Amino acid sequence: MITLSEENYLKAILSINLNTNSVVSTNQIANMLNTSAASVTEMVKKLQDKNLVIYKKYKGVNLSKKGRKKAIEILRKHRLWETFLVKKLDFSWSEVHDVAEQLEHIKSEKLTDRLNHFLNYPKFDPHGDPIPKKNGIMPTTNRITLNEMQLNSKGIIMGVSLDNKEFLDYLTRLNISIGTKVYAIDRISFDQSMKIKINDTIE
Amino acid sequence: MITLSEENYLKAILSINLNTNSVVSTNQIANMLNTSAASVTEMVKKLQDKNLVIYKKYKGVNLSKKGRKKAIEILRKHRLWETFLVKKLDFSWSEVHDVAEQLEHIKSEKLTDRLNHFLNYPKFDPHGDPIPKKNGIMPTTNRITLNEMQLNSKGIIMGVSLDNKEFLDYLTRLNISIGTKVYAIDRISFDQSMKIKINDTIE
DNA sequence: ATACAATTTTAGGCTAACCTAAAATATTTT
DNA sequence: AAAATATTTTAGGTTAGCCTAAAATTGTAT
Repeated sequence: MITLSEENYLKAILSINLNTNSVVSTNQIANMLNTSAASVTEMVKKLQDKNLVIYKKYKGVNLSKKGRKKAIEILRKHRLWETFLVKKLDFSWSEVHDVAEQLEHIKSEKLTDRLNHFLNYPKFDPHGDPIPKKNGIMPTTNRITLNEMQLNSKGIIMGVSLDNKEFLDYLTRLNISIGTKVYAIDRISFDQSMKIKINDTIE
Repeated sequence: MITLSEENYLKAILSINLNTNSVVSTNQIANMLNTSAASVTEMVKKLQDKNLVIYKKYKGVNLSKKGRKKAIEILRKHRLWETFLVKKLDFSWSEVHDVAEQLEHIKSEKLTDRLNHFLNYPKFDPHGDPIPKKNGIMPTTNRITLNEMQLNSKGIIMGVSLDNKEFLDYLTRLNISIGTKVYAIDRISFDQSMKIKINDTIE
């Protein structure tokens, strides 16, 4: 049996690993979970004993095949539930995170499968993030970040990488959401931020 | 903040209290939760400190107003989720209990309200049990138990009081479900069980 | 009313998951 | 490459929720 706490560690490790593409440090995990590095060391040993991670003292952590499968399963559930909340219960995209954080831990394969069917096998969640398939494979797109856009080129918002209520509310106020068309006007050299036009203001 | 364990205690106390209409003993709680009487004593003290129960040593436990509100809230969520699982995700009535037992602990008033709306404000769950309203009041019907039926009278199954997979599967095999018409033929004196006719076999 | 049985509480212990402070190791700077 | 700094681990402690065994209380039967 895998505990709620263990699931949260696996999720954190996966998330950091996807962002950095490298071995995960105890400090990074501690930061993400708002806990102490000492607690992380302790837990990581326990996960090692359960063959969920590979861990070398002072060197960092990686998910094992089994651990990665488990972590992706949780991510899948999180994103399916977010989709449910937005599509079926009319939550806004900025409200769903905390609730999905709870729902992702419900243990029932049948529930996940039925939910997936009920939602019509969605490929992306309300933030534009890919929903892993049952076999663990993620749908892909050739997305680039706003920063990577060429000046004077057009694009469409496919997702937002920061799942933070304040930021999402800010985007909503700016009328920016999934599907919004953007036109790259300028790159501000001082902080690399972008000046853009959106939607109808694009001719 | 109220923990998962505390929620389960409150639920158990409410459930026993509804069945017996009297003060609840530590042993009864221990039986229902498959734990020891000693653990119950300990927890009940903690609940007392949080003003969720009223407890007299050696005399038993009662829910406080606050505790009862909390317990009914959990029951409400449990029954709403069971309804969701059966009505929207096509679970059978015998499968939903364990999953609903997890879902009932999700903390989000908005979620509960939206779910209730999504399900069209159901009054009864798939087992025929009343779903408490937001204010804690239960819809009522003038239901009687099969045992209370007069011989040679007709009735309709409105609910099943035992939420146990084996028993529900057994009923399903007998073609008995919510809405089934029954006709009381005989009362077996030795164990007070009833002989009945169902549905189309009733002229 | 006393003795026996059943229930409930107390006492003392365990584990999971956290913590802080100190020690060990790794990394960076000079 | 030695010193200074940063990171990670170890050591020792806490709390929630569980346990068993023994003691206290209540209930029952003669």
